[in-house]
Amino acid sequence: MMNRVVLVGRLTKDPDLRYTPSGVAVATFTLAVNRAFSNQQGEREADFINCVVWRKPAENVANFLKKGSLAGVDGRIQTRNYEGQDGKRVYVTEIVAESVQFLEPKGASGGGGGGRGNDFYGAPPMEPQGNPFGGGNQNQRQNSNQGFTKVNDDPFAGSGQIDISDDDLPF
Amino acid sequence: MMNRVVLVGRLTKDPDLRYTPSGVAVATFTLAVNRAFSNQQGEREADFINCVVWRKPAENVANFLKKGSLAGVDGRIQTRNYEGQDGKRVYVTEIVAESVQFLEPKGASGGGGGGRGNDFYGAPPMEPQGNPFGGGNQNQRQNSNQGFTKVNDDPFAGSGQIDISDDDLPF
Amino acid sequence: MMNRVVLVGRLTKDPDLRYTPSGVAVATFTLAVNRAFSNQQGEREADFINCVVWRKPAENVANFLKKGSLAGVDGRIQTRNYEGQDGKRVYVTEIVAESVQFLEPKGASGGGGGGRGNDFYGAPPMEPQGNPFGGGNQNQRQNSNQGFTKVNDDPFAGSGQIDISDDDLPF
Amino acid sequence: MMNRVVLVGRLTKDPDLRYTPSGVAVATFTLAVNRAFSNQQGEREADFINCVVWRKPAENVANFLKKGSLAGVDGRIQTRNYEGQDGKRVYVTEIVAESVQFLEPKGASGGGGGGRGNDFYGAPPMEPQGNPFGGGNQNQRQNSNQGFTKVNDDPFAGSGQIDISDDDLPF
DNA sequence: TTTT
DNA sequence: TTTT
Repeated sequence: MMNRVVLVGRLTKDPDLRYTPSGVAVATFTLAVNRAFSNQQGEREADFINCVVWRKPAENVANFLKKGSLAGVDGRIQTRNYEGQDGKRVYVTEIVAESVQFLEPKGASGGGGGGRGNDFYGAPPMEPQGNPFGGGNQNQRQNSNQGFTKVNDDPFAGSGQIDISDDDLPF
Repeated sequence: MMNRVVLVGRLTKDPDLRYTPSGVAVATFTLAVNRAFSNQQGEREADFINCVVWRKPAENVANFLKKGSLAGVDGRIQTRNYEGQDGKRVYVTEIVAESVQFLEPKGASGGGGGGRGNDFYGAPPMEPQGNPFGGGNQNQRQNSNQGFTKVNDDPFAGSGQIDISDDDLPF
Repeated sequence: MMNRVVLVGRLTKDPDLRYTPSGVAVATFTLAVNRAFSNQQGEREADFINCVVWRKPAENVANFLKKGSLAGVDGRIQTRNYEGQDGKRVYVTEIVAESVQFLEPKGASGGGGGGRGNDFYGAPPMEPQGNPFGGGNQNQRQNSNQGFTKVNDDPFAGSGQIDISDDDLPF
Repeated sequence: MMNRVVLVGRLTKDPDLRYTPSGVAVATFTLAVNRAFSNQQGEREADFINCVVWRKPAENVANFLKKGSLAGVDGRIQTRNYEGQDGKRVYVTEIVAESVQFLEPKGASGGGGGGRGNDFYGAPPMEPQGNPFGGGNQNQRQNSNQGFTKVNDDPFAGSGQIDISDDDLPF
């Protein structure tokens, strides 16, 4: 069995960084990858591909990438499913990034970076399974996790996650 | 922009071969790709990845692969969306296979095969856009989706498509 | 059988564009791809990977890339061998690029570019076999081709190739 | 920087398993990957691609693969160079396999296998650098390269390496 | 809606 | 719900 994906595209929005209750960082973002060919109307369409990255590289993504950033992803396709609000099963296909490469020229993205290497490695082969994009109750599991806090919105995210109801979370 | 996917896995069902009104073959199938690692319960899960292939390789897929066949796919990720029955937009992520490789040992799959080469090349960079998996009204278009005829079910599929208006189809 | 390579790196020199006697463009270049990890001395080494690209994208490469350009390559590994000057067989491993992606920001590379798409597709599945990097007599073939003229050096390359000795050429 | 290779092909010979003086397993093998197209003579050629794999998966490769086995490789391209016998620099391009997938049907390869998973993960991002294929003096170092002991030939390989100075080895 |  |  083999499962390998390589993408280069641009972030459609700022990445979304959250933490699991056990403190594992997870970032999600969508890459717009322009197609190499034009459609019948002569336009070049794009594919919009959801990506997830875990742990340290998740934090790097949040720190160094933003809407419009050019980035490369090396990872694998993951499928999962969960029960939607309406009780129907929702099927999700997304990319688990094992490394994310920052392809903007130096200094382009404000943040910093420094040094000459700028790829972020990390998705371990056993990263936590979950639904970092939200949007439903994950799988069959009943659970009482407290889930994510968006670090960009709340610099103190690591601490206070108290006001999040168990049922709102995908873990 | 780069977009490359390589998969090796097993077909979850026999492939589904159809033809567009203009006579272009398109096959769809799902690959089960076992993960390289085990989950917390010690089980090895699989990803179930939808694939589409066009033209001659579509026919090869239909002829040489069946449920359980081991196959390799080299292609790209495609996203599209359409309006669901309930009027809600449905987002789809699938693999457009540019080549499909038959990895069963010789003679394993009944059909035939012969020779030593057995990879099926094909998805052109400008293959017809559409929703070969069905399941909704494609894109913004209003249509009544009589569309495809399954060649496996109907050996005469190539002929009787006369009552399908071009406007009914997602291409 | 599957054979897929995806690279992102920087050109170590200006690309080298030549034409076969039958007028087919072929460009060669070397990509420096920094490794994701450091060696025992704490340095990040690079791999220097030879690439070949044929036809129209070869000309695009010559026109839009130069020493230091950041580029992506999607292609396959090719091996070949030829008899060296000393009569010994020389083994070569290189990448045949099917598409080359220009990843510099707009305006960065002098040349121009224009438009919004900037990937160069091309290596046909049956590109001419040869030794575009030079360095030996190709394979078993006896031949009297006049071979390449470097377009960058000689804008009139298409015409006058008369002063190139047969024995200097890899075809 | 990105560097990703995926191959499926057949071993041209039994794999070669050795151990570094510090006891790290390293296996080398060559994959024959048939091309998807035919040459002008109508023959389908193959590319012969050298692969290296480290640690546990190296031992799995030695145990489960042999000449003719169908295998998949997911890894990266590595280039290195060393001084040849004649004092000339020799350039090497090879694949460092991060995972190797055994694609033969169960029972096909004698050995065993067992269980349902059969991919071998392993090449760490910082695997020892060296010249497991032999064939020269590695890098700038002067050495007399007694190096490796082939475990298949010598079941006691793990023990008798006492007379090899650390300076003689490419690690 | 999942393969061995 | 889309990027340059």
